[in-house]
Amino acid sequence: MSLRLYDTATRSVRDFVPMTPGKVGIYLCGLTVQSVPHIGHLRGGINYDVLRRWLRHTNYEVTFIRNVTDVDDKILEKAQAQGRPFWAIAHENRLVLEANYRELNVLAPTYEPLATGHIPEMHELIAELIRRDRAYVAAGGSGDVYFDVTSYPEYGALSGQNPDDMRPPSNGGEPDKRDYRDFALWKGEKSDEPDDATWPSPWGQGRPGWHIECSAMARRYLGDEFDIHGGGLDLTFPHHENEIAQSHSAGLGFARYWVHNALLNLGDAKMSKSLGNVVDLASVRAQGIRPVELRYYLASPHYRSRIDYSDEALSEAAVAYRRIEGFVQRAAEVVGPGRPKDVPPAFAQAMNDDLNTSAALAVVHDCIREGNTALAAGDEAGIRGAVTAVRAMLGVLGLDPLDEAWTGGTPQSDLKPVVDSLVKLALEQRSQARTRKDWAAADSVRDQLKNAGIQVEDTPAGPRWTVGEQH
RNA sequence: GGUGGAGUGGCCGAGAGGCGAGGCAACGGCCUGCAAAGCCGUCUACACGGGUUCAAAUCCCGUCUCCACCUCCA
Repeated sequence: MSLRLYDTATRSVRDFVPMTPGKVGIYLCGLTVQSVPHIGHLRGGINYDVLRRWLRHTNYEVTFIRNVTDVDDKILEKAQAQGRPFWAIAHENRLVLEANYRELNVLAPTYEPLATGHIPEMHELIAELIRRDRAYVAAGGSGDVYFDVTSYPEYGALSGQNPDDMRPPSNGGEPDKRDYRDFALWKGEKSDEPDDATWPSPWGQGRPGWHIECSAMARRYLGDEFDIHGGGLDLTFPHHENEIAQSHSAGLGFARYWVHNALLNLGDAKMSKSLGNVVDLASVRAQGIRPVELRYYLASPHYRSRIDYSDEALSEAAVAYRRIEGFVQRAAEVVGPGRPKDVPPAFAQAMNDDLNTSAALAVVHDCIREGNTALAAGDEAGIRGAVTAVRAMLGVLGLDPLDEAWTGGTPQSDLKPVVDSLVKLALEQRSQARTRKDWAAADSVRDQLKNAGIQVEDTPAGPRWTVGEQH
């Protein structure tokens, strides 16, 4: 069985068939970098990272394009409010976004285009739409260029809406539009917006409308037609609907599959910058949750299921992850890290079924139970088999505890040999005390180590220690 | 008003006509000097009301509650 994906455009799970055998092109709507990302944004990034890793595991060559929209109304508003250049604000937020992704072991995209770097590509597309009479320059002299929605009979197909049922804007809409459903491809320069946020164009000085940058950049890097377009559920309409309208109207095949991830709610509403109900990576860390644990929390539910965020659920996920991590570490201490390669068929089946990560994790847990049994029995072949399979599965999910994304470069790793020899000294005392059944002395050693943040546990292979994790 | 989706055991969370996903918590047992970790077992749930069926959490009808989108949103 090969991959099946839910396609929003057809509202059904479809067999995934790439345009070119063995290759996949994915365009993911990244963020508008108007502020620091919250964990809802990061969830989306992780969902598509899992898709990408699974495709890679199943031997696809993946071209993964994730854009950044670095000019829009909100960014310009902030620039005005803070008296700073819009590009400084956009860049600052983009750096935080990328640092967050790196901390969460989200693979870097094949390329990450910026909207402001693709103005000529947008102009080309807009000109084509005007030439085909699918777009018009506003009559009022504003310099705005709009897409003519009435020229595209399929409008609403992606989101399943009838344009006639759409609610007209309460403020009457833009006066320059022929129809309130028309959307801007290019926005003429406005006196109350920063001068450095405009570019020359055949229709006058101005800046891009939202939507056009994705059509232009997807075409630039993936071609006129490509495999998968992804993004958050809330982008379905109008953003993706408009992308389809403008790309198809320009004669492009555009995306063949539309994948949308569900949102993350906090309280009774989706986490959102405009509502202010936001949890970000920094505040998660402040709760004592490590990035890998957050990734587990965000990756375990199905990508099309809404997550109702709670601190309790998050810390519970962290505990579950520590069980996984504990097994991998204990097993690796006995038989070495193994060479992860193949995943169990049940795992592959779950992943192929529209990326059912919950069912896939059940396979991981089953495998860990077997591995723990092997560990207790000292069955090295069994341990090796289990740890290899578990690491292969976790690798697909970006959650392998031994991945250097989680282990590499921490100061702790330099100190570890030093601490190790000190702890060994103490454990030697304890084991002598145990030999002469002086339990008080033995427990005193263990308690003192515990106070220093070191957990000691006895295993069939002798005592092992770990630096006490949170909680 | 239109459109899409959701309600699962103490909690999280898959499944989608029959064969008890999985995790966390709790309880009992095994192991252990004690612990920790682990293993085994117990807790048999599907918003509500009807219906179809030999069989419904799953299909149909109705009701309630919630979320998202139709305005910037991952």
